[in-house]
Amino acid sequence: MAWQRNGRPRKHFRRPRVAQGANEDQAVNLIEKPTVRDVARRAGVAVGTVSNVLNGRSIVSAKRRTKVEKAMADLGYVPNRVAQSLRGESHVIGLCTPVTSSAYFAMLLETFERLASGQGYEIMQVLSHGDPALEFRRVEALVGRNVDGVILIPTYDPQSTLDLLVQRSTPAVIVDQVMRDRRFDYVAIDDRKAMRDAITHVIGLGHRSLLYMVRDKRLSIVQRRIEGFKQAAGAARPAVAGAIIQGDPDDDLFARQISKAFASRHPPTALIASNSAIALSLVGILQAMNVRWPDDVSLLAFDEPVWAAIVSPPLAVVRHPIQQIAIEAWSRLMTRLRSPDENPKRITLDAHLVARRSLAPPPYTQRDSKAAGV
Amino acid sequence: MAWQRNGRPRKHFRRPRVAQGANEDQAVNLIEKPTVRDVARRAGVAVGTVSNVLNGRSIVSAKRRTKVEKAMADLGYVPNRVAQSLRGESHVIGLCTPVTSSAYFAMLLETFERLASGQGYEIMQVLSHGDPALEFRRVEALVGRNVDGVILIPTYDPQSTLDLLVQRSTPAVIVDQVMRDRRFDYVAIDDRKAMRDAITHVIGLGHRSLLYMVRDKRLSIVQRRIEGFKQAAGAARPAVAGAIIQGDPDDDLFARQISKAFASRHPPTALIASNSAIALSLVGILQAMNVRWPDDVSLLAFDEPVWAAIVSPPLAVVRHPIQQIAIEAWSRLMTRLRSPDENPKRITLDAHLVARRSLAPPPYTQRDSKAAGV
DNA sequence: ATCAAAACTTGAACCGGTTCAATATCGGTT
DNA sequence: AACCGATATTGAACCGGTTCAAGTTTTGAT
Repeated sequence: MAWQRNGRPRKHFRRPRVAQGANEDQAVNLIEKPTVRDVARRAGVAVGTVSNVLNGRSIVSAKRRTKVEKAMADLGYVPNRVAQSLRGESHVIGLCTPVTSSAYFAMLLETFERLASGQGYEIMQVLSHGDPALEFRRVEALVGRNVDGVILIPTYDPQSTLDLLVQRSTPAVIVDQVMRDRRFDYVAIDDRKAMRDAITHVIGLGHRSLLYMVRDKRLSIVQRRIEGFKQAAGAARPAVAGAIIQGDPDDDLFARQISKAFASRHPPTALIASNSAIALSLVGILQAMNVRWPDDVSLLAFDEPVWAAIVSPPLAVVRHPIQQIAIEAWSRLMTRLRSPDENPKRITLDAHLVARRSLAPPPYTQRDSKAAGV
Repeated sequence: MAWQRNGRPRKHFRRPRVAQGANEDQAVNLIEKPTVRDVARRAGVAVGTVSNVLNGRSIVSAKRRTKVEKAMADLGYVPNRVAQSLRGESHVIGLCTPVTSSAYFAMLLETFERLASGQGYEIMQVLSHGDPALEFRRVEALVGRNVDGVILIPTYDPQSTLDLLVQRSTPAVIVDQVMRDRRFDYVAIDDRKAMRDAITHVIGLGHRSLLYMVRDKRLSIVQRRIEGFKQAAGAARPAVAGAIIQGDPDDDLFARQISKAFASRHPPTALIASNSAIALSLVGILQAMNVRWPDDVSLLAFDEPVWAAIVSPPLAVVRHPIQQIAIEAWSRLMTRLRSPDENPKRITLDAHLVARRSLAPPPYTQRDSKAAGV
């Protein structure tokens, strides 16, 4: 029973934890998953001392510290973070997003991972696919794994998820969507303003019939953009006609809705896509319909697609400061972990219009100007 | 001491685990993080019974099962998966990729997460940024968290990472890159064949001077593509000139290398980009240089960018079956978790050329054909 | 009614790192 | 040599879900 631990009486014995292919002489060097007790035995110290070395507590004498470090190196010891987090913090942050295939969320994750990696954290990402019930279950899985905190990009109805987070007192930062719920920190774009500014710009170019395309009207981010849309449209003289269509960009229905809009009495002269996926679908549909931009219609997309600058003509976008959003959200969460009772904050960042050639005065204006010789 | 647990003598007492805002009467219903022992006490059964209910073991009588389930519901009990994994499996799978901002890796993650979510697993993703040393540290973090298995998209030199995985006997599946190391399962495209077929097609169009653009020659995936490139070029008559340039697509140097290639004695008539990021950069550079495709030069990209079909003219690509790769990798890993001693397998999938307008006969051929009246 | 087999229940020990009260060691004084 | 405070070390209890040997109840056949 050479492999049994220090004197402790044990009831259930594990099989010898020796890596495959090791002969008995090497056994001590090839324990498959050495523990603090293995290290302690090898260094001839107590487990508490090993733990103190692990955590860099200066209370340990240099001599013992060296012995312990040598033992760790000899055994190839890697601390078991699962055991560590059973007591204290897990140093895992949960991230819940609708999807990752969108460059926007992928970039968020990448920034979070970089920040986490530098600070001894790991990211556990789950996907809600935009479904509140799935969001609840996935966030439940996160809190069940003792994550120290959660970064949530919510669905259109995150109420039960938020209640769960509060009930389990898991610190959370809400990104993108801003809810009424005062119990959380928020990091988001001022979407109302971003949309208002963008639409004001579009109207300023002479457009009087706009079409805004969204995937899901129920999202608070979309609602705030619609508010901004209406504010800008309502302030314009002469009146501006604004329509909103909702649909899945991967669906044929979307193309039919667009054709229908063009066939209407007041066809839109400017199309605004609410995200990259919609913009991609839209550009494909317009190409198939042989509609050119900006000649026939102006285009603008939120959530800058990577290809915006290389389609021809290039696509004007409202650019979100993704990295900054991620950094703010992370630092908010870290602050909250340190001081859980501080009042929640709402951090608002600005998105900026990047004008490109897809945005131009509408066709009739061009005709008018030509006719007037201007 | 109403909040103290069943008889067990305890040395250190925790503060009462009652959610904020609860008064004493509600306390029993608002334990912040109820444990099996809380559930057991409330249901009037032993902890072992609660555990059996949790794990759906049919050994528990219907009466007790009901009582326990009621107690769980009343208390809002969520099992602590950290504690569960201290004993047995963690039901966490580690995923190590170079980045996520690439649509390819984002799509992999998305597919893995969907599979994981349906089978009671969570994904913990870490990024290597293509650096072997960072890869080692991040995978070390994963095994330190007791992940049941690892899916690794390796850097150019994953040797120490692979050794770590073997030493800690953590099952792993290697995706994309295929190494000599026989200790692991592999899921990858047959890149040599994919490249050979693609280049054969390009040569068949009449191209005799090709330029292949890669980010990192040291990657095994790139080396196998280069082999395929050379095989196809070597088999052609008359001889085909093939050049390879390596560079960071976000770097100016890349544009200069391309100009230089065009200024050379045998300028390339077909450009092959090894991934989406390079393709994006390339298209931007060509637009800036006012080089048109396929008129001036043919284009082909590996790793289909989302925008391939909407640039004009559309970009020909070699399409990878991303979902299938992910599904195969996942099922391989699940199989290995069940039977760790089974012989490792190598699964090879096929990529397919999607010919689009960016791929056409080279300019001089067109002139030749015209001159010959063909 | 009797009893053995089958079905169910119990709870202490366990996983591995951390904590902290108790104990041991050391340097410096008198 | 005796004593004291400071510093270092120890190890049992702990986190919470799981396990299984031992104990209890039920079932069913006699």
